[in-house]
Amino acid sequence: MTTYARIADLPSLEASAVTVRGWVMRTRSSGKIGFVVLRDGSGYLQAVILKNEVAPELWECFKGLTQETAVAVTGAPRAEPRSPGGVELAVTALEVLAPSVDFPITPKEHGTAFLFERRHLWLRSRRQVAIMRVRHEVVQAIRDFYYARDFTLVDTPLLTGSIGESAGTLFETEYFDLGKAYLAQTGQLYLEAAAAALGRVYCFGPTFRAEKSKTRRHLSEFWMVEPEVAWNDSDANMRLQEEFVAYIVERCLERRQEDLKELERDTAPLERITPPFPRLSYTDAIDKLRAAGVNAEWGRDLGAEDETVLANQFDRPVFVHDYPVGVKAFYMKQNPADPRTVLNNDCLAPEGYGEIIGGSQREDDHDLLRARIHEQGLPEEPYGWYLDLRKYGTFVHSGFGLGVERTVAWICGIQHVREAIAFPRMMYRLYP
RNA sequence: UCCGGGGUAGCUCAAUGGCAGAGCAUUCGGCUGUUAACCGAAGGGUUGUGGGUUCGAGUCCCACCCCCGGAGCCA
Repeated sequence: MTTYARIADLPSLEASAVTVRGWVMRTRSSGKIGFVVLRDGSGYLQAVILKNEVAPELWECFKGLTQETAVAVTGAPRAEPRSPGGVELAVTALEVLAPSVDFPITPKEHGTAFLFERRHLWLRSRRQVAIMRVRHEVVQAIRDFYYARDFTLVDTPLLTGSIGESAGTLFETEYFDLGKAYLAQTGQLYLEAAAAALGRVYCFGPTFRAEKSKTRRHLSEFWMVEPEVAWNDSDANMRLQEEFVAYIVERCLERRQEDLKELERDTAPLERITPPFPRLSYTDAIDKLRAAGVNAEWGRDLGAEDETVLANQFDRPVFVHDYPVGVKAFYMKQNPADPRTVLNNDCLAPEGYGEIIGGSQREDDHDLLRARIHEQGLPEEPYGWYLDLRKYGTFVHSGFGLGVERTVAWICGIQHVREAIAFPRMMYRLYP
């Protein structure tokens, strides 16, 4: 009877002969000894074939193996320090389950365009597998964090009417007889409604921005987790953020060491990610930038380079809060202590990764909010239900959005968010 | 959208306006502990597309297409 095993389970198996099914990564041979490196999704395994100890057909079969051939190898697992992974299989039987001819992604270097055109195959590489595992951990950490704190997950719509952050960057589609629908840029406005029902809520899903962005930090479709909390002010909002970010990083350090090692991520900077995070008002940030020789003007939004200059002054994420009214969204609450500013914050990751969170206390005064909608030239009608929330027991509340791909890219130490999602959607890439 | 860089073998890249090249991959041969194995040999080209200058264009000029990096915007 055949005992099938996953590679990850081999070290704890007592069996004298097991069969592993997987794909050939590469083969090496030294005349009378052959090596096959296999992957099966659970791990990597070196199998050894000795020409003089197996049937000639088996040796011929080994010589015919090509990259990504699906195989079943049978043999005795044993500890072997010379083998990558520490375990080795001495092969007694080898079966080709499905051939693979001219696999395009070779062990040598490729350009990013070539690789992204073959993203469906590139995913099989060790590095991409490690990134996907870290992403998986980040996602699970997010869910566990909010579950443990009694937040309720509320799924917000992806198809929306004309509502969101700014009108110029929406993906548009026909919606029956009701005219245009738009792909959601955020679930926040809906979550504010849910917060009045459940207190602590969050949504987690894909969001869409039709911005013609071509940078390492932008995707057309990205995943965002957005908590919204009744009775939290801006200060409590930032405390939640620092706990949250520190938890995600800690979980990855705790459970994904192997993957971070595969990615050659120096984990020392991640070990330092513990609350509290430093806080800097926008006004102080402008002063700091000027002190650093940057030409910064109060009232203008911070650029990517400004953020990097600021973030580089700290060894953990930094909050920049209370931006000028003019550069921020209509729903952010005006700062009672300084009406020129709003009670918002960005969270900038260190090591040049920049903004991973944008959050704010929400404007809870009906008339002020309505005035802001008009100020920004937005039509009032689609926001009618949103204004309603300020008519029926309006309440102090705050929330934020964390970009999953940016967070994963930072934790993995990779240069571009497009590798932080299995099938990235970018301005110039819709396939595969 | 703007600024910059690029497009030559399956891949990554060379080539002063003058014979189209290398490494890897592939195929064949050799090798009993390989770690992106190594050694030897062979096959492999409409130089992104269309025009132009020139005795001669991968190289210079014009247009277009595509890719990469950055900016703005944002998570």
